[in-house]
Amino acid sequence: MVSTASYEARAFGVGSGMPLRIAARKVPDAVILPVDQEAYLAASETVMATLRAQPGVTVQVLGWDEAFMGIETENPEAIARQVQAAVLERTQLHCSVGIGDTLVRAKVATGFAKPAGVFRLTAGNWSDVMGSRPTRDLWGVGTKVSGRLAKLGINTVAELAASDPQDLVPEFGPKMGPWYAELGRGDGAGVVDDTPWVARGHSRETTFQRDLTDPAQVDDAVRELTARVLEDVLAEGRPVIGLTLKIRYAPFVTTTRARKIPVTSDGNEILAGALGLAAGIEAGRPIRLLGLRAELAMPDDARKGHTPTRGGW
DNA sequence: TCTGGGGTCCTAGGACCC
DNA sequence: TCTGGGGTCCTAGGACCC
Repeated sequence: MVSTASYEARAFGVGSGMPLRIAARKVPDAVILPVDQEAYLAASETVMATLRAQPGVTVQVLGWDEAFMGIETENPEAIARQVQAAVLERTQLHCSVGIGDTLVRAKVATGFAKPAGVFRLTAGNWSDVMGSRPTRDLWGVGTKVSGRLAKLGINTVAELAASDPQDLVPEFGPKMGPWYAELGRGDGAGVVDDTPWVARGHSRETTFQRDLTDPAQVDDAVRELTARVLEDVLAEGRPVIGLTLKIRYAPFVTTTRARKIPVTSDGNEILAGALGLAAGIEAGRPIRLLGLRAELAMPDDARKGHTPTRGGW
């Protein structure tokens, strides 16, 4: 699949998540490169180091190519241009900068800054810029939630912003309901948190080119996944407290099944646990995907559940 | 066209306890 | 024998993000 595409390719309708075959049909002379994680990670580290080197900033990394920078200034655009120049000089990479008075506004602003630009979104222009847009354009609202909001008569960001947070509780629960209303207003945390990231777990998964039917194949696959997960876990050096085997049966749309068991960090016990979970697989049903996740013990002081930013780093 | 891989957090419901 | 009410913990599944 296409992980990402250049702006030139996007002009032809190519984008993330598209099967390669389709992309190649749309742009027959496109240059298609394999994923090179090591190169991206190295570039990412240089970029993040460049951000951290800026005077007076707090940096919160969101992914390989994205970070919040916290700073108080009278002229954020000047800082933005300065950062872009510094990143370009050190890495030959262009970046876009969204400026905001909350994390959500800054994040959403980045979309308007692309490519390689700067855009400011604050309480002052939020409703002008975002109000008439579909809720799907918000960071944290996907197709499912925008559909459920539509059922409640909420289609635009302005309508979401005007909604009573309590009215959303029956549909989305005590936490997510009020949070969506806040999201509609662009409100929320305004402070960048540079607390070092603590991983909650590590996982590996494989989609098989040919569905697995033979128990011996499943056994092999589980052993291989376990070894790969263990690599990350050992590098982490923290205790494993749970193990989940994800099973996706062949017609792709059928449900994913997961089973969790408590386990200790001993490699043999983890393998035994994974194999035990695999023993629960329905006999004879072709398997399309297997995934194994090890949940790690959290240090007592680790924060949990206070940020709307899922998929942290 | 129909699907990659690695993550996080929330919710509902059941089990169990007092 | 059946029932109140409150709390915690755990699991399975859902949704979203990069």
